[in-house]
Amino acid sequence: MRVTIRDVARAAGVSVTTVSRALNGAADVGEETRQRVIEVAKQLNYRPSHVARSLVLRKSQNIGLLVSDFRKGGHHFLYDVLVGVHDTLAEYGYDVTLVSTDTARQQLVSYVDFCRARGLDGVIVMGIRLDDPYVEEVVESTLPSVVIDLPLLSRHCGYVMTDNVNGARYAVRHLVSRGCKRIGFVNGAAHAAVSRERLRGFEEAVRQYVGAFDERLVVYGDFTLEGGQRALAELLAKSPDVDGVFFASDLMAIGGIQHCKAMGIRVPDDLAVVGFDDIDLARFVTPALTTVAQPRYEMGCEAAKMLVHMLQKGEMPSGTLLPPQLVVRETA
Amino acid sequence: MRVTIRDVARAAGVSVTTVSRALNGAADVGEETRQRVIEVAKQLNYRPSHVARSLVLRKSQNIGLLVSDFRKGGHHFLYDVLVGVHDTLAEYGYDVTLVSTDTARQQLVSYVDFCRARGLDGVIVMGIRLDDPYVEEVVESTLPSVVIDLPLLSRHCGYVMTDNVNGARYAVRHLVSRGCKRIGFVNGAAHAAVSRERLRGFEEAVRQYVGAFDERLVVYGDFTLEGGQRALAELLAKSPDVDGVFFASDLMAIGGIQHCKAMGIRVPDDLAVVGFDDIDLARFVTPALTTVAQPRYEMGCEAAKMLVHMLQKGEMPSGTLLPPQLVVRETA
DNA sequence: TTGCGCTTCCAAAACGTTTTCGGGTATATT
DNA sequence: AATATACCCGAAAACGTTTTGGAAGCGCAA
Repeated sequence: MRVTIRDVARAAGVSVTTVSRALNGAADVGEETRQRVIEVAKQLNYRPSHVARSLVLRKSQNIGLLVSDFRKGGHHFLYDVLVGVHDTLAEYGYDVTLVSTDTARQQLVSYVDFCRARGLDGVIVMGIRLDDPYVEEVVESTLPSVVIDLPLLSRHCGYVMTDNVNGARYAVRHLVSRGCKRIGFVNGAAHAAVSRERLRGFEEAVRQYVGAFDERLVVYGDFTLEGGQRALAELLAKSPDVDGVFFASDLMAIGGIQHCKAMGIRVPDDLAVVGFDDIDLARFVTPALTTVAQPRYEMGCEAAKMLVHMLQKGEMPSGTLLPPQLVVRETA
Repeated sequence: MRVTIRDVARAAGVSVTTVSRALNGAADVGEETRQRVIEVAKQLNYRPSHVARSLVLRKSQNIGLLVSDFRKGGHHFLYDVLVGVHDTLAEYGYDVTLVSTDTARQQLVSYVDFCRARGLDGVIVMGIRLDDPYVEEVVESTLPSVVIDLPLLSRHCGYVMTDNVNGARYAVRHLVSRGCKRIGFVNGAAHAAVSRERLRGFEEAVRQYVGAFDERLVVYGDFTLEGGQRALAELLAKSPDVDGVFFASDLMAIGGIQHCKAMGIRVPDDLAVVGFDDIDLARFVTPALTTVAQPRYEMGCEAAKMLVHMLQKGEMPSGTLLPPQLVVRETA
């Protein structure tokens, strides 16, 4: 059936030890025998079994991509990060297997056990929320991990996220430069770490660029389209004089714009809008959405790179912030 | 370190054989010892090593998700399918590991070898094109596989795709029912299997519902936004009297609509438009796009199910067509 | 001759499971 | 009393690798 190292050894007239050494570039094997072994291996189309190798080496060159909530929205985000993770992990010679918290939860098993059973060398966590019970596990376990979009740092757990506070600052600064005097903020969900940071950036920027910070100008929209509509309505009811709004997500921003259309408010003339994320939609919606873009693909790459460094060089995990970028279109 | 089956055996005062049997529900182990073993295993938080098990069982309960071109567009499509695959595979107790043709190609290794080296039990292929050299491998290899969106059928290879010809028929029928008399078709790429099928459906439906089929009414737009713009311009140049257009993708349809806006053509009054795919964008664009939706998630599920049936019950692979669905919005 | 250091190779153990085959008891059958 | 029949259980082999601890050969110095 399968051609094993034993077959190669027999065909080359050496021991399995020598075959292993020859193929793995070990020192103590004669040059001519090495060549012969390599030749024979190619001849037989020999592929070492990753499984067997994993068993003896006690590492699988396989890392898990733990996704907390596969189904729910966030398509773009998760996908791009996933691709980034895959690409750079592949570069380093690692495979990636999908793990969803749902299946782990369903089997009533801690996610660490789930990963250990599969011999995963490490795990990249994304889409997890601050109030998820798995968070504790992530930071406490000795399984090397890096979390995306949640600032968790411990002995074996690093994180990478966009620089949300600066992203929010860019948004506000841009609104101000466009002449906005009274700027509102439609935030996402209070429990989300990114929301807190964006709020901080918003507040700092407002203090810096316009002066007083009026906390009645921040409302919450739950990251959804409808939430954006509702939240903007609420904001305008409280403060009819706002002339610019920063939304913590593009989806909410689009909802807000829909609300504006319904109410006869002109964007950006009556109300300037800037979103967050730069989802595909942003360029297609009319008017095209000005937004601050997250480097989704790069986040995946960075997370993968950090994990590999932890694994291979024993580096300590760290927290990395990736710079967002303001994309100016038509709404502000 | 790791708690193995031996530890459990020792703690329970039985042999490893018995532990294995007890935990795997084999028949010949006394009920009391079984309970004792289970108790001890839970006590020690024992998790069988999937790696060791894979080695001896010669199957990994792990299937590969081969993505031909991760980066390029198709975000929504690939992501939804991926989630569907993952969900149902998880249900059946299989893990899924990501495989991109790029990495295989880069290592100058056939994708089958790539999968075999990793001990994958089967593979689900998506995003592959008809002219990809891997196609031959897929149909000829004995590695169980199912392909998405490409009608490849062989002893070990099945496929699942949407019923593109009926999808196209729905589109045409709807345009006709809206009163269109002269209907154009902006197809994708000539080499894509789906394009051929949609063309067939279009032609059949035109013959059935309007009468003569004029092949000058079909142009190609390469599935891109710009391609859609160009193609529609070309179509209108050749036949200014078309009053309805079916686009083989939403992206092209949106491009076409942009072209209409630029030319002062009213949609749907002057020109009715229906797209294909139902990407997220479709509902947000103005006017909202009428389109025929592909059951992306279900395609993933179906593919996974077929593969599992092949693996577990030795079923022969088959070709399944999933019904698309017309989503009527504002453009037609 | 002996001893020593190189180089090149190998036998065997180990990784953590499953499974085959057979051994031992107790109970039922002749 | 002998034998068959269940029923439990265990020793050992197997899966395909890597690695440890020598061993054999050889040249060279003492």
